[in-house]
Amino acid sequence: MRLIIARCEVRYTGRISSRLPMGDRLLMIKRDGTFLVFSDGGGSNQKPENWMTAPTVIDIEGEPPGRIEVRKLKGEERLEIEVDEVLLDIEHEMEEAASLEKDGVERDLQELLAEAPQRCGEGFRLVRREWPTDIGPVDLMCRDGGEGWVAVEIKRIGTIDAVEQLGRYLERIRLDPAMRDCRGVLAAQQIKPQAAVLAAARGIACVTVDLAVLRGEREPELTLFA
Amino acid sequence: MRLIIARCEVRYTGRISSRLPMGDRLLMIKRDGTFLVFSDGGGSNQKPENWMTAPTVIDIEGEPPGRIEVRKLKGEERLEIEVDEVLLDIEHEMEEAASLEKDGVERDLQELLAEAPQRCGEGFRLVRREWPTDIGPVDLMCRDGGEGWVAVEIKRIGTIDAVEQLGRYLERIRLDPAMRDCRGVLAAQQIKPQAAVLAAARGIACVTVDLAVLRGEREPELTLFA
DNA sequence: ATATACATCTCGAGA
DNA sequence: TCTCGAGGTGTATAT
Repeated sequence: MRLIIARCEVRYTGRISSRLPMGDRLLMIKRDGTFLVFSDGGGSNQKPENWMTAPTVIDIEGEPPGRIEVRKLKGEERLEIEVDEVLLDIEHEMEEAASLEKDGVERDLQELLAEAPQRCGEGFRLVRREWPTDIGPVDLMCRDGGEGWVAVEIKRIGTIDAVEQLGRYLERIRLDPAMRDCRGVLAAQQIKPQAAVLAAARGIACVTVDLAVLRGEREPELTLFA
Repeated sequence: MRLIIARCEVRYTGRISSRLPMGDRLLMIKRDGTFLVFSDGGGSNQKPENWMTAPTVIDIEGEPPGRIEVRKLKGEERLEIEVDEVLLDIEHEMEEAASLEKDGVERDLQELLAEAPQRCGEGFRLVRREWPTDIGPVDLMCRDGGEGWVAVEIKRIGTIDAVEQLGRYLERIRLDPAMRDCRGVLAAQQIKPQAAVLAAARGIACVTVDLAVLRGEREPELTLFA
């Protein structure tokens, strides 16, 4: 990885156009050709001001660098960097390292609810995970206490988009006469108020679930109707 | 800005839990307290493996650092870094720099189309930008060549979500008896094929627009029906 | 290559 | 503070 701190100006053309005025920036060049430009403050914090993901062609003119051009290998995107002064320029060999292990993402929720579908509704039994429709898979397809079908959409956070997504699935599922009365349930760790309103209007039920409870690490609390 | 390259292990708890196994990483600490952890390759390229945005409390134990703890000032989020070996540790004073200037974002499209609503449809006249509905503003509200109303949704890229969004607006707008026949137009620089299909099914028209043409920098080409 | 959906999305505007 | 929508979203997965 090469790290350059320089007084420079950056121009990007491609999906949009942009100019980053002359100023101190950190340029990060990764082994695979990924190129990132950071400020210390200014506009964004966590995001680079400019970037180009690999695969790229990086052209560094001069020593110390006076001009840097980064082009996407395929496509019309381009970064042009005019360097006024190089304040630091180091290259450090970093070993390939193991990648990030996550826990608690939507996938984990889906696996836990597939094991305990009754958390989505009284008497629910799982028919199948990733039930296919022609516009994508429904997270869980269940039967309710009786013979009724229920499509369950699982999210970490339940938003308006999640309600719309489930709505689109239900539209398709109900085209099958046998599933004309299929119900919809949105299960999430947190349901946004506007999503709850839209869900109610669409006749979709909302259920909040808790990761720790699903894992049996904590007792389910009485549902609070706030 | 402080840059540390170290062999370390990172644990995050908060919105999810994660572990980044022991390996070489770049730690970036910004003036405002933003904290970023990068790998050189491995999993993600452009995104940090771990991060915490300001405001934070950063606790660096030992010299050279042996353990680093980053907590969000408000909230339950925490990064814990076990440092095995510090390979580089530099601090560089970077001046506050001007922020990024963008051109060609959705806002620019909206301004240009507000000036030239006829680009959205024959004879269109602008009634108002950001026409309010109870679920958010419609980009442009126009009259067509006659007395008909037209709601225009503007996007850089027209996706299925854009069609759904305009559909929701139209649903609300048409509740007003005076606007019961309001039409919908999706105007974008590029319309995804699936979005065009859904738009057709919803009775929403699609128009592709060109930034350079809107600015008069280029002649409009004959519409191609590909 | 395209489409689809998730993300510790981030970030900014507005109420 | 919260909510909503845009983003050069990035990223992974399936087709």
